[in-house]
Amino acid sequence: MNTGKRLPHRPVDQTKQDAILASARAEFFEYGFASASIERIAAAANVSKVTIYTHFQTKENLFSAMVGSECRVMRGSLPEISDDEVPLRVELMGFAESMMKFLSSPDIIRFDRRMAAEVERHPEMGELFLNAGPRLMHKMLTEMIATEMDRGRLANADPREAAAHLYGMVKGFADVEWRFSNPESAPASVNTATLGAAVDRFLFAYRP
Amino acid sequence: MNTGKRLPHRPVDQTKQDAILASARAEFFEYGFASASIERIAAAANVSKVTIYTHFQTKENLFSAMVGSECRVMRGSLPEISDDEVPLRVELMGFAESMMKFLSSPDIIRFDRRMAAEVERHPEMGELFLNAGPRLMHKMLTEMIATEMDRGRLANADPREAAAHLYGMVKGFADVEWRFSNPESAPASVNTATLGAAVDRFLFAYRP
DNA sequence: GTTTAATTGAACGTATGCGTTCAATAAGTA
DNA sequence: TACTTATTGAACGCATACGTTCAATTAAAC
Repeated sequence: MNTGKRLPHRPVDQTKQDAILASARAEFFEYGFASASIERIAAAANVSKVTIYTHFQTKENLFSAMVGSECRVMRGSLPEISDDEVPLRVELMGFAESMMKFLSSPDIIRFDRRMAAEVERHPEMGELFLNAGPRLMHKMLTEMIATEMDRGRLANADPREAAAHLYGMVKGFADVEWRFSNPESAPASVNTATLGAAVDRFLFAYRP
Repeated sequence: MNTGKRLPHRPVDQTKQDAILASARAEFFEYGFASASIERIAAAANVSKVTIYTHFQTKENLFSAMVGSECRVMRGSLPEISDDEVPLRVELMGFAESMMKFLSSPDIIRFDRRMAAEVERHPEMGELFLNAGPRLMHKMLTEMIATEMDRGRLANADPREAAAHLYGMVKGFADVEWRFSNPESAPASVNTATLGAAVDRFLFAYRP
């Protein structure tokens, strides 16, 4: 498509678009939706306020464009699950470690904090986030566990439930601490021994 | 104390104080700290703005007074752990059920959402909340599990870790769904069968 | 060079809301 | 009754910021 005639025009400056979204991200994360200032965003992006409005029309639009873009990034950086032929414990430890690393990254913690607050006023954003993050992770983990159950390396059970159990045991109270602890102090790093304990207990509980 | 001379004066109207805190709660939960309006709070509490300022001086003070009061309420309504002489499964199911009921209550969900967002600007509030809620629950659960380990009804292990495992397995992904789902739709009720599965799996993993 | 659309800077009207001041009134104690 | 403090209503100065309008400028396509 798009082979039709193209009238002469000045094309959109894509770098400006990106700068706007980046500034919007910083501003919304820093102040939340209601107190974020379009004028500050424009200034930070070295862009005129009018430019923002011609592209996004409203503050809401800008916000959801930013969230959409962030969700896309998040989808791309979810922890991978290696389906190599490795010992099950190694496989699970790999997942547990990258999951905790992912969940404890300052970016994700901030995003989580903000989205939780904005959901009250923008419920559809919550759905976006759920689908791009937690639900996707749950699905991936479920598939991996179902495979292992089929392979006979885990006891037969509801794989979705088992995924939730593994996820919960690995997280423990860590996510709560991350969310409510002083953002200045780096999130408490995850102890490998603790992860190992959770994974081992899971393997024991679900051994064939 | 306080037996000293009391000069003649008009006493503070305590009902007004309570009304202010209640309105502040509603306003801060609805709009978040930055966008909450002292003038709306005053109007909702049928109180003059000046009265609020004479008592709390600043918006920050009012906010932390409100959070403190909420935390006190939360402490009082944490799920109890019955240390009756009941079968272990019954004991754990009782705790799991009341915990999930507590965590899925709209008030707690809203409080959680708001606090997470405000922590960025008010880190000390996060500590308050952690101590009044999650950490207290972790401690109670740890004590209960330590007792059961001593009694020989659970395998010997790190009770704090075991508490985190139970907590995590019971929660699964439920808390994430609660936090990011549409606040209008009631939080998905917890399935007893799901709770039972988590408790049974825990009992199996930690059987003596 | 002409055309078309992107981008800009500045200003506007409107609204919200903080924190303060002041004079007036209400409600208790002595 | 006299005294002291709580509470009120109204107004003020100041700041922020949304979303809009307009004339002017820029950068590509033709």
